[in-house]
Amino acid sequence: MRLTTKGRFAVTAMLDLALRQDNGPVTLAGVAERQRISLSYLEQLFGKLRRQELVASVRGPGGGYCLARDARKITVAQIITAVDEPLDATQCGGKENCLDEHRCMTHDLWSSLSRRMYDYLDSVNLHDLMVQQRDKTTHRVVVHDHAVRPGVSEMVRVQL
Amino acid sequence: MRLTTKGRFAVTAMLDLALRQDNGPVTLAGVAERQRISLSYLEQLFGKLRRQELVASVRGPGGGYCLARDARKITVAQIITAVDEPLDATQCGGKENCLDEHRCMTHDLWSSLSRRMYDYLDSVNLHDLMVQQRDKTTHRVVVHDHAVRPGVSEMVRVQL
DNA sequence: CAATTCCCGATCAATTCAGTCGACTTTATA
DNA sequence: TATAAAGTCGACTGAATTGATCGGGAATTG
Repeated sequence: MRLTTKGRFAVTAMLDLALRQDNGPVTLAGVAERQRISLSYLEQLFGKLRRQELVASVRGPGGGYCLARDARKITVAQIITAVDEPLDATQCGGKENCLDEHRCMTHDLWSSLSRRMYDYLDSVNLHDLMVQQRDKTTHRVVVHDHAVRPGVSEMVRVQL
Repeated sequence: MRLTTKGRFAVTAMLDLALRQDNGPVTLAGVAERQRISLSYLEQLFGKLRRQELVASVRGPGGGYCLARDARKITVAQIITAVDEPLDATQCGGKENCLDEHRCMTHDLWSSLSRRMYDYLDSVNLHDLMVQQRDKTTHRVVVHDHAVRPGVSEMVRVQL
């Protein structure tokens, strides 16, 4: 699983969808406009989300996408893994990172980190995000979420 | 901060160095051979590690690199942030991800995830890895570290 | 002086990301 | 039935990043 803008887009789009599906299917065109995401790109992402059975599609006029199941049953980890192809190539265990036939010296470190990340992402579901979002827009409260280091925005990419 | 093979290479190389620096400076050529990492690539990484004052260099014959301070005072997070340039471009808060002037709907989610990752990586220092590695090579014990999902190796990339 | 080692910049192929485009299928409804 | 709305699919693109390579230095030891 990867987490990039791709994964963020997917989660954001799914949340938009979750917040609006009471009025029937939600069109990608709408999501694209509200969330400022390219429509064509969204189509690609939702193709994957549909194949992973996280959303269901309705064709034709009045159509769009709905969640395939209850928002409580869709975790962020599922969304992210759905939109990203697994990458076996860069796996720790190949000749490049791991030494000989043994796991490389830092294998356990990455495994442990990956597990923590996955567990966290899997502990948050769409319903949680919906509640959080509704509270925010209702009360206009800025949630203080102790940033890692103020002003520093960086990327993390990790081997699972 | 990013974490890719780049970061893993850096941590692996630093660990190799930490385990061998008792005999004086460790050459990059040695690290490259033992860890199967391209020498030129290592040079690039150690240039950054030196500029971040995580290692110190000694030129000339018999030269090489040493840790710039005690292994207990060097965390994995420091190593990883050292070798990766900060990326302000893809920051959540720009026009692309965040809506209008408000933080995007999933901002808190990514912040929280990033914080957890950083905290974990910052809680592990080089000395921890040295002890772990020595135990492993001594007892030849395979540490069971509950992989996320068996056989699945994937990438995670995350906004900090 | 010669060998060793770090230092630095330029360049490169492969991959991925994010987006675009064009053509197609399904379906509601006028 | 004709039209338009909407999803479906595949190919393609430019930019960025990764990991690597190469050549030429500079410092230091003996």
